[in-house]
Amino acid sequence: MNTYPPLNALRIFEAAARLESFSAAANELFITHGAVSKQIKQLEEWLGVKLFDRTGGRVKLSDTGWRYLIQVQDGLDLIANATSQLLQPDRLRRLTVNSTPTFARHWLLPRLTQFRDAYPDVELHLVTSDRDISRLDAPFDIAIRRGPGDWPGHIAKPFLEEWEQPLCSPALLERAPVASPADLARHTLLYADTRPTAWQRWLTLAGVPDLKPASTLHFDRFSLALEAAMDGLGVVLGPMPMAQDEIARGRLTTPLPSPIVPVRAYCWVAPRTAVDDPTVSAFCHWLETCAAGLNVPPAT
Amino acid sequence: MNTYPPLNALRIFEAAARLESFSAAANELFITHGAVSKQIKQLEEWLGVKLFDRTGGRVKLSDTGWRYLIQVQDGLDLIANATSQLLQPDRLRRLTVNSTPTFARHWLLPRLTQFRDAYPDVELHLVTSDRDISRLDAPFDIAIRRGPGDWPGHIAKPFLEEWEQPLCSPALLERAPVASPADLARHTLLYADTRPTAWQRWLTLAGVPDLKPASTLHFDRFSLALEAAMDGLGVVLGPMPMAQDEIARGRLTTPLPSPIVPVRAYCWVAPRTAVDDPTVSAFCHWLETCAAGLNVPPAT
DNA sequence: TTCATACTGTGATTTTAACTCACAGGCGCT
DNA sequence: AGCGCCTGTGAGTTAAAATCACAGTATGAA
Repeated sequence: MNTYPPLNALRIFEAAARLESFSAAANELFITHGAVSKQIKQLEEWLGVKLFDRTGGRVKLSDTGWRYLIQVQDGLDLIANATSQLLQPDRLRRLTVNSTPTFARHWLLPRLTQFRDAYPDVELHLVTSDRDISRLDAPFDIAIRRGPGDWPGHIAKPFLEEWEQPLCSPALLERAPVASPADLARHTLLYADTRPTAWQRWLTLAGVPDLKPASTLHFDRFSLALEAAMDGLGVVLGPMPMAQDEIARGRLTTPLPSPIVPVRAYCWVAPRTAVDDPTVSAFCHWLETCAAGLNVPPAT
Repeated sequence: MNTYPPLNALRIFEAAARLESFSAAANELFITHGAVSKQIKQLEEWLGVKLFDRTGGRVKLSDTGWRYLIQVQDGLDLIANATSQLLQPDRLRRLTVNSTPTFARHWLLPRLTQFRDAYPDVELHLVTSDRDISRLDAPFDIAIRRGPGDWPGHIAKPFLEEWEQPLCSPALLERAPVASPADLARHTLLYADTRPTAWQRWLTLAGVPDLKPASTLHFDRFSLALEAAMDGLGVVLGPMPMAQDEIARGRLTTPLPSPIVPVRAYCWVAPRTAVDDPTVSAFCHWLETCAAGLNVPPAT
């Protein structure tokens, strides 16, 4: 048997905390701000903690409030999703996900069994494309792109941080060890047209902006550059944690632990009209949950 | 923004559904049975479905009600746990888990980073032992054993199905291929004292009850038998999905896809007095979630 | 500095939801 | 048939939720 807080107050807390505004929450919930204020106060007294820091008639989520929000939000989402599915039992649960090829190949595919297992009734269609979202021919329920981006009419949220690090096959490293950035001069650097400035940025941060590699190879798609690295063709500036699985499999290794170059986070992007779809929000929630279980970037 | 059902009614529904009794729920919640009856009716009308089948003054959870319960129960548990942790912030979150060695080595350890990441404040102590729970010297918060078992004073729940399949190293298979169960006669079979009848059972089901292996090797601990298989010493009857990770790493392979012999499921076992501890229930919930993400046994 | 705007806080009051109580009906068992 | 146990329900009571109107505070622009 569980102990629940006042559930109505909790519902209102979630909205106020998410929006960090009592009046915005009141608007969303179609009640007065006074009601919001009272419910938050009631919850705080019931719990015995301050959920918000208050300054001059403004509220800001406290540390305690933030931690509590993160947890109860998941619980409330489960309840909302279960309820939505019950209210719309006949809705065809087909999902079209449009992802960049690299992300699809190296992060999404190896994890899709998890989603399928959790939602066996969802018919998933995975489409890959590097095109800008506004120029996609076919409709999609969710797109996965690196952000930030200009996506009018859409809701977007980052869910996976990405950073770049040199990657190569262990066999290549054995033939020509890399102990410092300057050693890359002996190697072939693998470039992708989709990330034209990646190497220059990394070399600059590594302190060797004028480094001349032994040779370069260029690919139109980044996923090809990554495959080339695994085949021992050279050193690629790899996206982490995307390539983490290949490292675990021993197909890639990281010769230089630093510098770690943060790049754009992956975002899910959904049309505004679709965000209330329980299947869409289930997939987005799954993306976030999956990504949250990954290792954080090593400290720089 | 989410749509929530009447949350108070939902709270009462969970209790009534779990207990499949309105009066028992009323007793648990310290309200009258009439209040329970009205709240359930309100919720059913709000949702537009029958959550219970009613016969002669008795209730039985309907299919719809059961499916709804499963989902909202998780949501409510998350809320209750988040609230409990907030109400007991100073509780030392130390957890002692007593696991069988094989399970700890091959399933739990590779996954513990997930638990640590999700609950960085929990100080986990992992103890391994094959002893019966009643004969353990040291106390534990959670024990992991194969069930079913006789564990008075404890709450137990299966969370991971186990099945057995022959496993050996790829190199061994190359030297002496195994195309049918009878080919095992050319191999060393690896036995563990802790599973004395495993091989006989499998061979019987495979249709070769009288098969005589080239030789046998016996180990007092099963984990040693598994290591021996990885070292190419022979064929072990391996626990799946426990050995899945080693297969993925290429250290083991499955020469014969069938028969699949289901054996006892792994259960978490907790003292009755500990089941309300949020850390204990968090760990049990994590075990179940982790196990649910694994592949199901192949069809026989 | 003043003023306007936007925000949260709160007491008194109103509205709504939750609950009680007492009676009713149904089923299973003796 | 009688009894015990269960759920159902209308009328009434109690508690919670919400409104309303006023109050206080911070910020930005003139």
